Amino acid sequence: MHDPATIEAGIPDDQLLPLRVWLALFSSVKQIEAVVRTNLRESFASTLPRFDLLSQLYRSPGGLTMGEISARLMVTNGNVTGLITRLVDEGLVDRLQDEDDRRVQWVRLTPKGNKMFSSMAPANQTWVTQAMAGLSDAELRQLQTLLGKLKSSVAAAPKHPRGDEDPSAG
Amino acid sequence: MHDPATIEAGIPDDQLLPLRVWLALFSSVKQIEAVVRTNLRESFASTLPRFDLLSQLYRSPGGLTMGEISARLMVTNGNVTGLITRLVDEGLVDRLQDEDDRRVQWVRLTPKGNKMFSSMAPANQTWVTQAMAGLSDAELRQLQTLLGKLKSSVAAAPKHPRGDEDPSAG
DNA sequence: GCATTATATTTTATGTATAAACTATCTCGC
DNA sequence: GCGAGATAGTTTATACATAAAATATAATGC
Repeated sequence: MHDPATIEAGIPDDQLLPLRVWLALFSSVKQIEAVVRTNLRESFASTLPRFDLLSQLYRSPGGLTMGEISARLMVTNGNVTGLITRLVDEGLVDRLQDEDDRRVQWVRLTPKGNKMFSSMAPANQTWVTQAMAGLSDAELRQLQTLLGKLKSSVAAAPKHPRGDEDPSAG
Repeated sequence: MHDPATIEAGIPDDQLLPLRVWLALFSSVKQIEAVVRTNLRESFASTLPRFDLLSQLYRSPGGLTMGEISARLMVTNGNVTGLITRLVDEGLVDRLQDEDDRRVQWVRLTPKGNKMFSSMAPANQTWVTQAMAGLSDAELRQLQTLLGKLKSSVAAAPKHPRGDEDPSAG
């Protein structure tokens, strides 16, 4: 039961639950990501970041600014610049300047990009559904509820907590 | 309630639960990752992949082979080569050849690496615990159970499912 | 023994990601 | 108007990640 990587690091066993849940979360996501990534590559010669980006644009027919994309994908601005550049090269999206604010870039799906996402989305849904087929609807809803609470919890947590305190003391 | 990115892609609303759970999982992990990454950088001038690698080595005092590290971190061999090279440069790990099989590289923590991980582990545990402070122990255990089921489910799913079928038909 | 095959790791080319510095533009207060 | 700061995005340097090809060694079958 005791985890050698934490015993010697001085972490009592009864404090390990959040850490264990975090590791389980992390590996679940990596596992599913691997499935989706492999399938996206084999079926569409595409990638997960590209798919996520197309997905965001798909649900925003009016387009999105670079900053809004960055916020929604939870990645840096510079990352979005690179992703968009590649997608523009592939003809899946186009960019246009804002009329009023010349700092702002609007990004939209091209018809080709729209068609591309429309064919990817059902496939992606199938892969994810099959990966989660071992969970009942009730379990999925339970998971959804818990993840909702987790999201609030993380948002409420201090951004730069001191890492040298005993978490059991709080 | 209806999600425009799926309605138009022809996905009925009652089939969206797994997809929604997947998105919630994905964003939860990214959220927590961001916290941990920021803190690792600010407190230890380090990164999450380095920390995960040190953690694996810490709990294997006899060392690990490159392949075993790759399997445990769920990343490619080539990725591990690069990570280890950087950690060797920093003096946190060392490599040695297997006596019997000259293809095999054994990797172990140096005393410096051991000390480094020992100081990082409690801090990491604090950050994660604080991020999850909004969930009760009962909820964390519930989450742990569900993630265990999810892991089995993903492992049991076909690796290369056809993505062009209606998942409601299965 | 020797060719074949399998295994362990590295290399190569490319894509994705960050943080920090930088450029350009806008807004606000005066 | 104008200067100070804020905001949007890009660039730079570097790290992390993949897939595929290459290298080196080991194990197997004959």
